[in-house]
Amino acid sequence: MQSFDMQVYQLTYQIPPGKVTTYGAIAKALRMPNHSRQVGATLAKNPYAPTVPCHRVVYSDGKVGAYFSETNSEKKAKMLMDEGIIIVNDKVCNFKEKFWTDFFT
DNA sequence: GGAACGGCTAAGG
DNA sequence: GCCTTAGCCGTTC
Repeated sequence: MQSFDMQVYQLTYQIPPGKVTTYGAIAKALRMPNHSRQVGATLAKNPYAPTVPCHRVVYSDGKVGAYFSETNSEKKAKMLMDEGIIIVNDKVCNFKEKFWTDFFT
């Protein structure tokens, strides 16, 4: 199935450890830069939760998505750090360095 | 079938 | 640099 949500999960699943990307980047990868919000909404339903590293997807500014806003944001941020991603104040410091857009469909 | 929600983004103050 | 406002469109209820 090549539904919109499926594409999102597919691309997000491609994100390697120590790398992060943005919703806009995923939407753009799908040739739908205006669906930036849909990527987030779709990932929110993410039935592949443990399979799809939705936590590696952040805001365009490098700020961590609401994924961490739930609880223990600091703890989850540490999880990303374990992958080599520096998170400070719910934001990716070396975001630009970790920004990964090598998607493929 | 219709309304509400959502892990956003860009622009303005 | 941070907060607010407006606009997008698919998924879910």
